[in-house]
Amino acid sequence: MTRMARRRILTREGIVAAGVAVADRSGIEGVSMRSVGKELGVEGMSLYHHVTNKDDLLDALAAWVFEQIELPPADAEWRSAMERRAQSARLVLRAHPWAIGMLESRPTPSLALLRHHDRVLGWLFDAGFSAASATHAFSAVDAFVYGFALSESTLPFQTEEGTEADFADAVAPDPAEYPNLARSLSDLLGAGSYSYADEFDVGLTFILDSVERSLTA
Amino acid sequence: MTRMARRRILTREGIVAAGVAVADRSGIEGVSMRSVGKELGVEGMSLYHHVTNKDDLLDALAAWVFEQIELPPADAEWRSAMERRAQSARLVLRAHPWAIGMLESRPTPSLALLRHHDRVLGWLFDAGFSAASATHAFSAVDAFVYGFALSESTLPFQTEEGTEADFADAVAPDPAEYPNLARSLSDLLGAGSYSYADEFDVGLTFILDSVERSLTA
DNA sequence: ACCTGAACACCGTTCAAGT
DNA sequence: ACCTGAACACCGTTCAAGT
Repeated sequence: MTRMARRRILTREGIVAAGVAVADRSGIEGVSMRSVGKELGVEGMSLYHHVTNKDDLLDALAAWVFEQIELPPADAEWRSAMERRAQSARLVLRAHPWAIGMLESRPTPSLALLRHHDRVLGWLFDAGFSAASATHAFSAVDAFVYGFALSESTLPFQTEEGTEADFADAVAPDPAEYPNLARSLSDLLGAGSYSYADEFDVGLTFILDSVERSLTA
Repeated sequence: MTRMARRRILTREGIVAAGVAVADRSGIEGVSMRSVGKELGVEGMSLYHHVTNKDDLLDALAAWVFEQIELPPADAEWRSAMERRAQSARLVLRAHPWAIGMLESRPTPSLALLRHHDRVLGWLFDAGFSAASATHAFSAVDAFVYGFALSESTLPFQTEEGTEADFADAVAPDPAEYPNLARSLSDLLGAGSYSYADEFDVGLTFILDSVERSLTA
C-alpha cells in the first residue's frame, strides 16, 4: 500500500530478524510464512527465494537464539565459565521462550553449536577432567538449564515480578487435601521473600558442587 | 463406510486415548480435531460435544501422560522415592516425547499434579527438610528430569540402541577445528561402552548427593 | 532474479441442519 | 442428545505468471 513497503532488500538475515520479532510477540505458533512476510511488507511466498521452507526458517531461528548465549573465553576458569554460560543461556531462553526445545533439536547442528560445545569441553579438559567426567558435567548442567527454562516458561506466575504471593492466593490448595503443599506455600510466602528465580542458582550450585567434588576426589 | 464405524460411544476417555495414539504415531503436530476424529471413525466436529476445544484436548493429553508416572507410597524413604519417580518420569517422557513441555504448562493444574506434588513434599518433610530446602530439591530434580528428557528427545541418535558409534562416524568433527569435541568423541567411543542414557543416573546422583549433604550439614 | 496470485490440501471453529 | 456438512478464516507449499 504505502510506498515504504517497496524494498529491494529481502535477505536471509532480515527474514530471521522478522521471524524472531514475530515469535517474541506471538509465540512460535504465530510464526507462519505469511506472518513473517507481512512483518517485512511482502507476501509469504516471497520468502521461499531465501529460505528453503518453513523448517529451514525454524532452524535459522534456533541458531540465532543459540548465538545470543554468552560464551566466556577459552582460557576461563571452568566453574565460573560454566556458571556464566548457564546464567546467560537462562536469560536468553527467558527472553525467547519459544526457542526452548528447538536449541539442540535440529538434525544438522549449526557451526555455532559445534564451536560452543568445543569451548565448553576445552575449559573442562584444561582443568583435568577426563572425557567421561567432562561429559557428565556438561550433560547435567545443560539438562538442568534447559529444564529450568522450560519450567520457568510454563509457570503460572511470572518470575522476577513478585507475583508469587498473588499466585498462592489464587491457587490456595485445600490444607485438608494437600497438607504439604499448603504448608510449603505458607512457609515460603509467609517468610516474605520467596522468588522462584532463586532456585536456578541453588540447583546449579548443587550440580557444580558435586562435579567439583568428583574432580578433586 | 463400514457398519463398524457406527458407535454410540464417544467418551472423553476414548477421545484422549485416540489422541495419545495419534500423538505417539505422528507427533503432537499430527494431533488435529479431524485426525483424532478419524482415529475413532467419526468426524472431527463430533469431538466438540465431549471436549471444549483443542486446547482442552491437549490439557487432557498432558494430564494422561502425567498420570503414567509412577509415584512411590507416601511413607517411602525420600531419596529412593525421588529416584524412582525421576526414573519413571524419564521413561514415560521417552515413550511420549510429544508431552515434554506440556506437563506443567497448563494454567489449571490437574488434580493428579497437585496430589503428586503434595506427596513429593511429604517425603521431604518427613525426612526433616524445611519448606525452602524441600523446594530446592524438588525444583532441581524436576528441572533436570525435564531437561534431560528434552535433550534425549532431540538427540540425533537414539539412546538404548548402541548407535552412538554410528553417530560419531556420521558427524566426525574436524579435529583441527574442534579439537576438544574430536578428543571427547574418540575417548568415549574408543572405550567402547559409552551410552548417553547413563548420563541420567550420573546427573541425578550429582543433584541428590548435594541435596543429601545439605540436609545433614 | 525476484516477487506475486491463484490454487491445492490442509487447519480450528461455528452453526444450521439432520437423526 | 449427539453427529454432520458446509462455511469461514486460516495454514504450507507449488507453480505459472508477471516485472
